[in-house]
Amino acid sequence: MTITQLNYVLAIAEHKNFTKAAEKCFVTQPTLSTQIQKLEEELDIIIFDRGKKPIELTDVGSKIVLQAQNIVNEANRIQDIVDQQKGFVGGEFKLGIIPTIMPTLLPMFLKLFIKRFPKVKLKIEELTTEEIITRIKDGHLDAAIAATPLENEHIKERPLYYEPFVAYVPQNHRLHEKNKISVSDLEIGDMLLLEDGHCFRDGVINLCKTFKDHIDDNFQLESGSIETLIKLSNEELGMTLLPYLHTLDMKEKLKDNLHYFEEPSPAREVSIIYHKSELKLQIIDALQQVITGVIRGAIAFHNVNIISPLAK
Amino acid sequence: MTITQLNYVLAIAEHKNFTKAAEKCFVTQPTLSTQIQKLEEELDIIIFDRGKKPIELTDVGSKIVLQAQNIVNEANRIQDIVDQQKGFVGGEFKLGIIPTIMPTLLPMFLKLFIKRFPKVKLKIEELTTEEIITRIKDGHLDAAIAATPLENEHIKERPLYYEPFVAYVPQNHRLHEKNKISVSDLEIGDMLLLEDGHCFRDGVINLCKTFKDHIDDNFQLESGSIETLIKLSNEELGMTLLPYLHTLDMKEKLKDNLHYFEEPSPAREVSIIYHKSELKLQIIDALQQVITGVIRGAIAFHNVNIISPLAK
DNA sequence: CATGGGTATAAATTTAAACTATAAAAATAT
DNA sequence: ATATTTTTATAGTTTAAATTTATACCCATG
Repeated sequence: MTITQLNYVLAIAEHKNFTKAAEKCFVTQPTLSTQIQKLEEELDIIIFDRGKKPIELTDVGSKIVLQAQNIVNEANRIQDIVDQQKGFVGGEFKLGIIPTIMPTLLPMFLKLFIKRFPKVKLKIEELTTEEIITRIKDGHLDAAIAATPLENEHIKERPLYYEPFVAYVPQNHRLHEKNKISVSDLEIGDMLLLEDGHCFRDGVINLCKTFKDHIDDNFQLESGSIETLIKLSNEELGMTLLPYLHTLDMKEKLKDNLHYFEEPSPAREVSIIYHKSELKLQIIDALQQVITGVIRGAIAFHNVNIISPLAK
Repeated sequence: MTITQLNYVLAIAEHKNFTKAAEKCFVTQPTLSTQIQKLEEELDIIIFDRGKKPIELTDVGSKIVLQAQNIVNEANRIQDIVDQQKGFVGGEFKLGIIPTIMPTLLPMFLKLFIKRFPKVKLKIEELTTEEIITRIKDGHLDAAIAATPLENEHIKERPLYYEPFVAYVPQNHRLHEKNKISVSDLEIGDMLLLEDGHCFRDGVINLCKTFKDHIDDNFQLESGSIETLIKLSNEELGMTLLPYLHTLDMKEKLKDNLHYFEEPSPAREVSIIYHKSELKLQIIDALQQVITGVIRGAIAFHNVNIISPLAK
């Protein structure tokens, strides 16, 4: 049994196809066929059921795959140890970011990060929280930036900052004239909320429903984009809550509709999250360091009330 | 990097000597030399400082060794998974047993175990608790039977039985005429205790001192053997406590000196302990099953008060 | 029953691991 | 100091393993 063979097993388990897996491994398909056969023979078990299309894992096969992932993860940490020893922060790093954080946060830190850690090849992808969780678990993402806590046993979290929510209250809304508003002013009935599932924690108010529910299914919003939210709000479909960083570069005219909360302001916890195996921790450290650095200047709020994303 | 290379690293780290490590790995010494060189070159670090005699690990080397152990452990679990799948319980299994449990427990279960699981090649060694902990941690023992709880983060415990202590009170001792005695009758001053570090838990009585302290260093006892303890007790050096199983095959004459405790009787927890990585769990299951089976007939006590070994 | 989308096998090639023999270096003994 | 022993490194060879190319085979589907 070799680490290479285990990598082949993982690739085939993932793609359910020897040919595609072979490509991903940069070898030819017969190599996989023979190596898997050798491993199966050595262990005297069958890992893949080639009878089914697409290929399926046998019962033992599934257990082997899980364990193979552990072994490969542990093996990859050898390189981490070496990198750490050399003070080397580099290599490919796949980072996921949720849509409502991406456009505001990325421009703030990306340039500085590249300058400070030029050897890291960042591959950034916009993904939903759910996709992020899947991909961190299966090792396709090295880390991600998302609203937390997720309370997922496979995933570790390190808070980066607390981003207050700012109420966006359009003309003619019952709260428009009020200067500072408080959480108790909110009413579920006239709130437009982001699709990506935030809810107030600890049952202060349970706003876990998406705004879809409030408009009788006349239409559906897929994007969960803040821009759309503002526009819908302007159409007098209700008020909404905007993450603070999104309010910084709004048009002056729209800014008139912003109402800050009385402190403690509701806020979301934004964290860098990563697999509990802690691979590439140096790069995670580097990202955390750069992001907390740039954010310190941008978010001055202190007294906030954290809102947690919907766990699932 | 191959699993084989990592095994070589571990062997050299253990023996601090290429030649000896090569023997243990069943290869020649040049194989180790070249493979280690290859690995060091691949990682571009030095693992072993060959300058020192005996060979020493470099700083990174030590970290690599720790991680190599993890990888190798995880890799070994593949075979466990396969064995479990096949319902196969076999292979070499190294079991440690502490001296005060060995002579009474081993004869009770060994024959039955060999009959029930003939494919397991048991290698049993009598070791102190301290040696056991070291060897479970470094993987030289698969499991051990010892008094628990140990509260060691690397080691898991599964209680097998609770073995009551029986007071052995020689002629002329102040308690000799008393029929049933209670814990409160005990006095630290006239107690002979086993060397292997038992102490009453939760400060009911703190008997953590060995009997050495009570006889003014006129002599030292190395063996910690029960036989010796009884003989010393007969020499009127004090009473002592014997594990229940040891009292079963005593000479009738000596049995007259036994005094059972009022319930709840003090007792020691005897567990099968193993590394938290849970390698060879099927065999551990098998041992547990056989031992609890034979013990059920032998120990009828229920109401006991557990005494815990000295946590170093 | 031909075609496409796969996996398996055969044979040759390349690469890597292991061995034998021996050199080189360091420690120990004479 | 010099020989002897112990230990690691290197060279050259052999053996074994991984990979490749080419092709056979399988089976679902048009």
